Amino acid sequence: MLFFNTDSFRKLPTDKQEKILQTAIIEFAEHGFDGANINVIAKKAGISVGSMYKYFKNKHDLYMMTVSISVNKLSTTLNEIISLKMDFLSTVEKIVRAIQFHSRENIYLTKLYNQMTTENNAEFVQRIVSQMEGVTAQLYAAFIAEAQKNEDARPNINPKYFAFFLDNLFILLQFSYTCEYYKERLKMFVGEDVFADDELLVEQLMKFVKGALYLKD
Amino acid sequence: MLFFNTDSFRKLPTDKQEKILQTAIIEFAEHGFDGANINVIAKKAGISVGSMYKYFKNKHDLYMMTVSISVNKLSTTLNEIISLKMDFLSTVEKIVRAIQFHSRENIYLTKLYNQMTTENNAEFVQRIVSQMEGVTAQLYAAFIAEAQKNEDARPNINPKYFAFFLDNLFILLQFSYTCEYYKERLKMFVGEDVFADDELLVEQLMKFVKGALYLKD
DNA sequence: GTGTGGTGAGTGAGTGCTCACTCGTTATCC
DNA sequence: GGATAACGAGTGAGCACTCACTCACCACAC
Repeated sequence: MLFFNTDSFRKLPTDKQEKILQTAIIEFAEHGFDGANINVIAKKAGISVGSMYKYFKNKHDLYMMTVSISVNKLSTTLNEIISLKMDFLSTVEKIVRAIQFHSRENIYLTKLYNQMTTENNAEFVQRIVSQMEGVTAQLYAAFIAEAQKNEDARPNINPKYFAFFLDNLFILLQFSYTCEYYKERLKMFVGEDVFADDELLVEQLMKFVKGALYLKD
Repeated sequence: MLFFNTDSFRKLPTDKQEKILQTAIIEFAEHGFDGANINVIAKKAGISVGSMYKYFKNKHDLYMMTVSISVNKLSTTLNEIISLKMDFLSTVEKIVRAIQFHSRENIYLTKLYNQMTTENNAEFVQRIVSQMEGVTAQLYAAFIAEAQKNEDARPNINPKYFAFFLDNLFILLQFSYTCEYYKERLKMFVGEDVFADDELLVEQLMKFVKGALYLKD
């Protein structure tokens, strides 16, 4: 974990820390960096503005902290699944289901993640990308290369590119379950009922992915 | 086209209109709605703040106008390709190439589009979604259903879902060529060279899509 | 052609509000 | 009682938006 906060924040009881961070995550997720209001966050978290600035150097540091938390949560969930070392298809299916579950449980983490993708600060972006995708990128590609060896995947495909396309599907699926715009878009594509039938989506996405990799049914 | 501007704006010479809009698009794309500064936009566009407020009711109306322009440009490009009525695979390939070209030509339109997806205003979002995806969603699905009839696509897939997955690939590809975060992520997945070898990406993505639909090579 | 008056697009200094951040004061703990 | 933590009114910079004013332009009278 990177340190954007101060000693005094780390000395706080955990529940107070979490209250502050959770409040900040919601505010930043809903309004973006510029739109969020520190005074409001402090009030909602039940602390004074003064304390806020004892705990964090400035608004941007608080923001970085929340983004880091959010990205950490997302990538941890993913890495847990991957470390189960199941076969590739089972892993993919597990990830899709995790996205469906996680999106409902942690709306704001995902919204914040989407907010963050609009950031133009190069250095910041780079740090977050490697935290988020550093592991998965390699793992997906390795998985696909492995499948090629076992002749479960077409030999003439580039694992790195296929890993990228696969992750694209995951990311947009996640947004489609959480962010207003993408939710509307999903409804427009397949109808209002999507959100009531998780199984159908899993089934269809699995077919799509299986086909893409040329795996036998 | 929806009207967010005033009569006096529409009476302006076209080049002046375009100067103002282009400047606004860049500012909003770079800084988001809250981060953008109307006074700066006016100065860069070479008009007074007073005039700005003669042309647009307020900041939000100017924003809506720019987003509308951007979405219009994107969807027009797409619809032009689709209306060529080529076979499905050729259409997909043409779209992928158009994304590669368009992303470089119109960085700010795409960045603005990404900004817009973080919007929480339900009514606004709905209007934009239908402007953007209203046509394509149906068309992709129809294309796939057609392919099923010709036995070029697997019979047991749901065209609507597959259309959705396909468009997901397109959207993220677009962002991956323009927005800082997604650009970094693409580099992380396949390496720095991607941006120098458009053909390789086209080739790999086509294989991915072909496989997904179960089309013969 | 010259003078007069009316028009409205364009201007930018000014206004008032919002909000990131500070600091003198007060509470709490040992 | 001294040290440390928490407080929140206060500050000032920034910015969305206004409004009193300018002036180029045209119409009409003589």
